[in-house]
Amino acid sequence: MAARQFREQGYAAVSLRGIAAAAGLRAASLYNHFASKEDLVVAVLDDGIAAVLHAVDAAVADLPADVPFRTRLQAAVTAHLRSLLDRSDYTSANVRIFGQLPAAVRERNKAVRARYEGWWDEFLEAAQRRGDLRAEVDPALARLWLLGALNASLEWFRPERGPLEAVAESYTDLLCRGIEP
Amino acid sequence: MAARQFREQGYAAVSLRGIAAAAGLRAASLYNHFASKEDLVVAVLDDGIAAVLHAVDAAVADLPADVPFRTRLQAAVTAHLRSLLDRSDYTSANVRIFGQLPAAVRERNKAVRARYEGWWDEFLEAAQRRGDLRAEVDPALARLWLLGALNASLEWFRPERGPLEAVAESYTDLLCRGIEP
DNA sequence: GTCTATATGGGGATAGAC
DNA sequence: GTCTATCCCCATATAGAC
Repeated sequence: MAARQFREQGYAAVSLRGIAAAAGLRAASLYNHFASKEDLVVAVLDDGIAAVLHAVDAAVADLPADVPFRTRLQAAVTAHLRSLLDRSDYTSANVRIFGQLPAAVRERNKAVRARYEGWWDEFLEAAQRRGDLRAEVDPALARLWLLGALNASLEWFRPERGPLEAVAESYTDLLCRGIEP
Repeated sequence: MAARQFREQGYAAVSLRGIAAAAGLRAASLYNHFASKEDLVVAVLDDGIAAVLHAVDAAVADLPADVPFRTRLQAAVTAHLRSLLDRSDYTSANVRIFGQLPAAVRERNKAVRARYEGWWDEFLEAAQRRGDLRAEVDPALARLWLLGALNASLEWFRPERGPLEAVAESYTDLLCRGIEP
């Protein structure tokens, strides 16, 4: 519930009183669970990355070993979007508020984020070794390109306009083939 | 100066005292220029979009009429990144804080944002009519894909690591050709 | 158009009863 | 482990002198 408030209002605008109220508590009671507002938000941030990492890794691991790269990529993209747009308030809160946090807080989420970025780097580097990724493409830059575009969907996606799976498919196509004929 | 504070700290965390101090004023004096904090931030948001729209439009308009699509696209991408990463605190503030603003404030920036999105939609639709964009690609989705990826660079780009023009070139290549061989 | 002073409200955090 | 009560600070905004 705290995650949802952070996502919708931003870090500074959320009060411990409001978080406590949503949990049926008083603000002072939160201090039995977290030493400070910073500790609380770090827990939310870390959970958000853990959720998306687990979802993406599981989605790809569940595929047969011999499926084409494109299928594996689309599974990963779909899982990322599902975590961000549908499943996890923690993941969406992370994407929304990270850029606005005090440097000390961002620093504490860095190691967990790096693990997720590392998952994508390994995925793309392995693809490049197998020849599924063009040799001229820098995998780390492709990862920034890809995750940037995916995370931005948080700002415009509306489930009423169509299922996220359709976005995942179109985005995978754009990512693989580009816009040119 | 207010724009820089909004970008770095977020909307709620910025105080009128801080903005006034950076301008060599007292907080009360700001009310001779803006009726409220909301009015002030709306002015910053609108200026940010105006800056990037002007920069991108000028960059493309300055090219000879017969240059290839790819050249025009790279000029637009470069101009967008320059406004976001180098030139305009207003543009970067807009990208950073928009998602966290009260709905009433976002609403007031909507018309100006729509003009910029409209510029890209027309650019991409014209390209599709000329056959420079694949027929199966939805121009509006391509615009979301593209601007999402570009704006995300605000979170990772560091000028010490290399010029933004290099990012613009690589990103244009990824956008046009994708990652697959 | 700037200032000082202040009204009014809310924030994070702590003390100590139960 | 929750509560009430409170400390202390800072926020937006206004009043009125200069």
